[in-house]
Amino acid sequence: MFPAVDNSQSFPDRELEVLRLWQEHETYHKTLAARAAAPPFVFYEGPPTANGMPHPGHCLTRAIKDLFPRYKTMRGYRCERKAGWDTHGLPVEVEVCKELGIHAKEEIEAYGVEPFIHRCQQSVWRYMNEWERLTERLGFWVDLENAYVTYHKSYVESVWWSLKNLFDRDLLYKGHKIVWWWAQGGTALSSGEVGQGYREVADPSVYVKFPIAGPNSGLAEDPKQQVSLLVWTTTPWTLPSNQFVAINPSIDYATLVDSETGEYLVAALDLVEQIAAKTKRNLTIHRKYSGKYLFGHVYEPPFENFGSPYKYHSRQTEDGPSPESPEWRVLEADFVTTESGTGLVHIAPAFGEDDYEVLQRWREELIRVDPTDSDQSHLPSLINCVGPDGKFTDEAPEFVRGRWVKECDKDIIRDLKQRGLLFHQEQYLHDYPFCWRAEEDPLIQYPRESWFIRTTSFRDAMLENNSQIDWLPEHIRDGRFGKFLESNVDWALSRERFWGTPLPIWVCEETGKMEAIGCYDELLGKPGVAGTDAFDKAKEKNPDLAEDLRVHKPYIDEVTYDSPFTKGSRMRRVSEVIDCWYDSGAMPFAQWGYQGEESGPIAEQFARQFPADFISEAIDQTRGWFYSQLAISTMIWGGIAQYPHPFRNCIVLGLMLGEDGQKMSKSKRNYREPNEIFDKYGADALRWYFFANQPPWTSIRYSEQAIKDSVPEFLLRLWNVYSFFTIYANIDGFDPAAELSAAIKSGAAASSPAAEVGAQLTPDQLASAKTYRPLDQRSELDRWILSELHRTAAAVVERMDAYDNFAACAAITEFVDALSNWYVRRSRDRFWAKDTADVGKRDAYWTLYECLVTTAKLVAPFTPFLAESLWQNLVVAPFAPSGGWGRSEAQPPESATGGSLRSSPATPTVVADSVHLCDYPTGNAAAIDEELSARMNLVRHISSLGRQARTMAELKVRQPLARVEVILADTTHQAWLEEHAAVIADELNVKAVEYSDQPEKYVEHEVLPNFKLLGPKLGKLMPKVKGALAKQSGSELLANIRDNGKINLTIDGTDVELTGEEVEVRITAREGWTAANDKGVVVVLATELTEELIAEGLSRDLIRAIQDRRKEIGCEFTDRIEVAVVTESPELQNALSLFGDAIAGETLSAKLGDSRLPGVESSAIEVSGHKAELYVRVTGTAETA
RNA sequence: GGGCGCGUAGCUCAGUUGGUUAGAGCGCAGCCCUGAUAAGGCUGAGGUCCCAAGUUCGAGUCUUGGCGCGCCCA
Repeated sequence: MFPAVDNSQSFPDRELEVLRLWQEHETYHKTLAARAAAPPFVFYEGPPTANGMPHPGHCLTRAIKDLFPRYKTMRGYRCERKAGWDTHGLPVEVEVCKELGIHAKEEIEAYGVEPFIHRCQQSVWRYMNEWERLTERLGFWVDLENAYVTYHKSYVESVWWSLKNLFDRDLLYKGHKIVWWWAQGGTALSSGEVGQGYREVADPSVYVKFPIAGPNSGLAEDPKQQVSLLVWTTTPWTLPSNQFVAINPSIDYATLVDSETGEYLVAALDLVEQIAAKTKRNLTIHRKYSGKYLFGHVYEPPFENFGSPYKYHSRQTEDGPSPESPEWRVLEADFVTTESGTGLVHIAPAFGEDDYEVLQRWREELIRVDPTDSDQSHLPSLINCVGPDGKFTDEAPEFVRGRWVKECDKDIIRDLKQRGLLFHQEQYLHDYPFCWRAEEDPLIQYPRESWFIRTTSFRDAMLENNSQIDWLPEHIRDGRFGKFLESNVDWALSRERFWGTPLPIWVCEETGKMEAIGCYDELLGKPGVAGTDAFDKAKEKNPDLAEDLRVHKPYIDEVTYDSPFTKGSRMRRVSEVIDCWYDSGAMPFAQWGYQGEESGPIAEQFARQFPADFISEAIDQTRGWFYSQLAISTMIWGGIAQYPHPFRNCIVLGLMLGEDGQKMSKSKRNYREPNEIFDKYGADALRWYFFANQPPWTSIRYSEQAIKDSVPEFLLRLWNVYSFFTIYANIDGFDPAAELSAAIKSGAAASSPAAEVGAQLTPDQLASAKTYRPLDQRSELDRWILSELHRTAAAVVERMDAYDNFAACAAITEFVDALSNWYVRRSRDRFWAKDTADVGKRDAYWTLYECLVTTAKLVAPFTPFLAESLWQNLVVAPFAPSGGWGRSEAQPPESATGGSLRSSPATPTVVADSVHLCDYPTGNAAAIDEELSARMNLVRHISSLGRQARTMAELKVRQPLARVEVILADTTHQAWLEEHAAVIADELNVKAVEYSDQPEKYVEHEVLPNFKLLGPKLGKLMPKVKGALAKQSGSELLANIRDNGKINLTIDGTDVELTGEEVEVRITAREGWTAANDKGVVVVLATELTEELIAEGLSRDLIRAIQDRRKEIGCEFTDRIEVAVVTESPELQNALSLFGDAIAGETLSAKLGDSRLPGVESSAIEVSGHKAELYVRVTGTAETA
């Protein structure tokens, strides 16, 4: 017996029961144990930050992360799933600052780094419970107990090990980074903070003349003519730090003559008119040349006459900078455009990232040209005469020293004007960032010392590695991610913050020489180590202090040791922490605490789980986790491990938007809390919505309606089939367990691996049942649905192996639709047959049982809860040794009938405890019959057309008709269809289905060329061939093909011969017939009605009315009744007398009379306009054999 | 400003190497069926496949240029 189905129970309720069951039985661990010896499928969890509430977008990520590991586990892989948490970084600090009501770095220092760090460590877990609950409720199976945590000591040390590796290979260096700098507050701002503070302001914009130093090299006819570069800038205060002028080599430039002053100026050709108009000057073009020609020219810097504090000024000659000077040259830069300005851009590398890159590239170029020049002092270094406080230093021109830069713009302009260097000045409106905490303070771009990883030297290696990764969608590889790698710049690793992995570099106080430390023990082993007690003391005071903080600020900063470089000097740690993206990118090895061991358990663990087969995150991780992982892995294992690593397949999810198409935001309330969704619709509904509604990489708009819809569209539909099965299987006593248990037990002993999880009711195992008949003995309908089942399984496996969950879901949906709307419907008669031993009936049960059991496995990775409910009820409960039901005495009766999930601890059963322990069905090719599939589709199509014709004729299906005629354009399957007329006849409620031998009577034929075949052959003749075919009679053309196998045409004097294959025949119903046509099929209805047909129709109406009444009075399915129909309608009386037996049979009526039943309440009915009084009463219950 | 992606029915989205009648679900309207019944089915209306040009015998699909939206970066 199967547990009765309680359809009043909601899906979310059932899910909670399943969760309990999984917990009690430790099902997740069992699935891992069952695959202990299996080949690995490696999954990496990209660590989320539990520093905020999870929202539906996180559900999507976590659902996809669950789907494939579940699937691969069922496919026979061992998929360990170590959870992880990202715990470091600015977001955590910001949360804590909010709590403390402070902002600036000094305020944190004033508060105390130590208590601040403690708060950070505690704050990380603020929403931990929510995250864990969400993870569990969604059915995301992941090992939360053994999660890796980025602040843990072992994790930090693993990161240190990798950094030491990079440092020792000279891949970690100190350089400058241009940051948005809040000078008044003395801190850099993150891009997010900068983005918040943009305002439109008017700044001065100046056109300045930079005279070419020395001869003009052909920029003017007279080589002695003074020529000036016309340079544009909107930040005059950066001019004292001018280092270069940038031009674009692919733009054309010109030397202009100012007819008023006779000055020779250089500007971009396209901008000449604009400049002339703006400055109201008459500029004539003297010479034109490409930008390439300007490259390398040396000019006089705008402030050279203030004397130079810079060392390379020693190279200056009396005529200006020497031609060898690397400074004050015209260099190339792609970012120079002709959209505004002059096409020549003032470059002050200290105050702009683009500018800084110009300097970097120029240095590289100089090294490339003369690699033997090892004395790098000849290379230009950064010119900067502004201090971190935003004031000019003593290196600046005297009249601005000590003043806030933004206030000096006017004086600088005045000075230029006085010296005749100012060409033009105006106001310029643009967006400029201000500090979000101090609105009056403009930010400036400013160089800070920073640690970099030399990722650029791995650019080609990273690209090679990337090219081997299977990205979904594909365009990520060469698109967003590939492009990002191509424009790679060195990774700015350090952060001047507090809560992060400390940069493990110790510096000699005297010499400045450095070394990297790989782990804490290494520190302890250093000579003269001191300061390790700082943590111990803190721990004494606060015994709860986590040991992990030992490797964090401020404790680690206290640890010093004797310098190996100079006697008497100490090694002291640099103050920085590192970018938390490095933490997460180190996860492939740091999750195990791996530190380069070559053997031992950790090394083995790491080796087994590297690289990952599968990862998935949203597209915003392109520059985040996807990059940090790839970069670190490429740098550390580059050529050693085979590409790709550290991940092979990556699904890049689209972003999830709120209901209004905007980014999800709490304040807009454009989404629901995940818990609300779980309570209302359930996790399966949400999961199915994610998996089945769109490919995962399209950005999806959160739609509550769509989530809600996945219940009736999929979950409920499948559930109803199961419910149908259970109702009748129990009525008829269909008991697979009774037949199978013994056979399975003996079979299980034979094959040991299967014995561990128990039987899975594979088709082979089902076949051992006595009443299970082989496929070839079953009806076509049974063979058809089983063929569909196996076809679906094969398709799902094929798609899922390609990480295409969307297509896999489409296949499953189609199957469930076929099962519910065709198989069950067409099989009802068999399920209702009186004789319970009937082979057709048995076949139907076995077929449907197999379909349901297999479908439970198929949907298990997608909707794990529903799948489990089905498995428990269809397999575990009936096979339970207690004699079925799986009830334990202690259990309350409600859960025995309703819940029906066994929650008694496992007494060993012969079957698998959980559907998730099963092997995934892959489809049996022998069971697949493509031809049958095509034919059944045709039958369904014909039925659909028949119903359409009925609708048009307003003849409802209950009214039997004498006949339909079917005309097929393609007669391949006609013979088969003729043999199976009964199905169509029944479906359409007609007495006969005929295949017309006179199609011309009903339809017109149209012959069209087969474009795909003929296109390449005929080319330009195609439209004419189409025209020629259209002109001729379709039936004649068809006759030609029938008789000669071909059609001959003459087009423009060319003979064209078309074979039957090369044309396509379409048919349309002629007017005047009640017919429906589509895709090569026409169904014509015989609409004339006889008296007998009408009476039969009425009898069907009566059956319907009686069934309704049965339900109204609460009959059990098996109750026998007594019925009386009292009517004055002769038509109804006639129907009763002609079809009384049929009516009684269908309605389980023991008696069918025509006079009122005393003491029974009657109901007035009206069928097809005929009135009657209906009496129904229960007389007994049929035995259920 | 640059890079990447997207634009197909009222909504959410499919659409294979280019092939001539562009699909699904929901919603709407009308109907049917019902011993799975708080389900199910059928039919209909609804399309400038963002716009324009090009390639081609043929373009939703390929190319170029616009427009709009999103993301990332400046």
